[in-house]
Amino acid sequence: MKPIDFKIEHKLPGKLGRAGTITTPHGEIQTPAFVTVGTKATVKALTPEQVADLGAQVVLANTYHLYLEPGDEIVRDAGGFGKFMNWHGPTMTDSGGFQVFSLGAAFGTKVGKLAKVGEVIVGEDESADSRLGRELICDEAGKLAKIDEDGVTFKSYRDGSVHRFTPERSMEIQHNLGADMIFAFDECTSPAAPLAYQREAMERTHRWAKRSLDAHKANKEASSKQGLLGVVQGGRHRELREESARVLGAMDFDGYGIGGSFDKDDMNTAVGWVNSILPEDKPRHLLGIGEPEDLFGAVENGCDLFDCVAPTRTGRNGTLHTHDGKINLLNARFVRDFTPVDSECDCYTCKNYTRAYLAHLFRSDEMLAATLGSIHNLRFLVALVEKMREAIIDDSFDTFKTSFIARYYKK
RNA sequence: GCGUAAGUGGCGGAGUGGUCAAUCGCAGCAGACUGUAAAUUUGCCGGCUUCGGCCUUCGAAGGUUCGAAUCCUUCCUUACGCA
Repeated sequence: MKPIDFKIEHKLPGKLGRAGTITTPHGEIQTPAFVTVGTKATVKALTPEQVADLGAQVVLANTYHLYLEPGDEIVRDAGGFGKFMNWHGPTMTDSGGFQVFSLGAAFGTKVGKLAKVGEVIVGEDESADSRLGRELICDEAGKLAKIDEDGVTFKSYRDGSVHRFTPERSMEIQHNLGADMIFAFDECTSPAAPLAYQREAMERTHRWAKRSLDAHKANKEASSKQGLLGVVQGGRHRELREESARVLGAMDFDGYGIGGSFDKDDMNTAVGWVNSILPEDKPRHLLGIGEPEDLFGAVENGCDLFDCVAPTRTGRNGTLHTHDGKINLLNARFVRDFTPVDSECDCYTCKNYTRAYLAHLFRSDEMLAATLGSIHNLRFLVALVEKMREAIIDDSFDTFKTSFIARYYKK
């Protein structure tokens, strides 16, 4: 019996998109679905009840963060991170692969995982080989991660202590964390890295994927109740993306993650390349994407799950989604605006509070601002993806997409 | 009335002869945020600007000096102390 079952219920005619159901040991996920990020076994500013009430079906936590605090063995002894945090639905953990990027190549820079077309590409002038063995402490940029063939050495962002992740270690930790779906340990590359480095990193990620899979299967108990998703890489390059999908698609994963960096304007295309190759009968999770237009493109191109820190992060910082685009509640124009954030939104925040009240909470740094902002943004995206699912089922996806995009992004 | 201390940009508060349109914090204005080093962070924040600068400022008025927010004089105001 596989830990994860996926059934497709309806397909988007002539496209890769589909609506389906993932069955996990902790319940079903109607897909496509937006996954809520709860990095440290908490969706920041929200109780699990609030998360459930806004319609979220899954919570994704992070291996690296929970390993550092409180420690994965404590989480294991607590009964897994879902039980630990009092979330009873399906759960996922990321592998720590993103931290290879955020604490490594992207450390101290403004480089994100998405690059705009035409953006100047700054070279990674060194291959990983030449970096092998270099003292971590000597990194001139003060980065907190160092990659070698076997794994990654991290410095804790909390206290600077040194820690080491390998694919096997990531599996061991994720087994302790106990999520229903876990990810293979991968390297998320910078969009600024050149082709040669993207290839090198991708091939290493494939080797790590195999090692992750072997380590997972070797633990019979864990692999009977936790599904493992392999992570496709390849950066912005078609030949790499397709190769990665072929190589990983041939391995016996329970599902797939699509990770790494993209051209902002070509992401949907790139996702299409990958999903045309990946096995159709397994769920696909697009890692770290949460802009409305990106979600439409990804759903249309065959992705089933998405997670993103943006709704909770920007929600805490005052930027909220509306059907007419994002608004920043810290702007002076909302100080006396006694209307809801979005009159068409059915979330707790919109049903009970005004923009002026939220503006007041944000300006005065009240904790409730983060809570109400997060509830709204999460509900907005969860509901948006729910509507995409409904639109796939009743064959109105294109109409829905066109009207939503036209209104949201009109200037 | 006498004595002492102090008066700096919206507020608090540095500066105590040139490198000062004046550190810094707050408030204000705008921006960013896409597998969370994030309840974070960036820029602006006297006026004008062709962004090179230019102009007007540090309670008020005089003065010393090549040069003053910084020194001197008087005045005004505030706080504390003594009457």
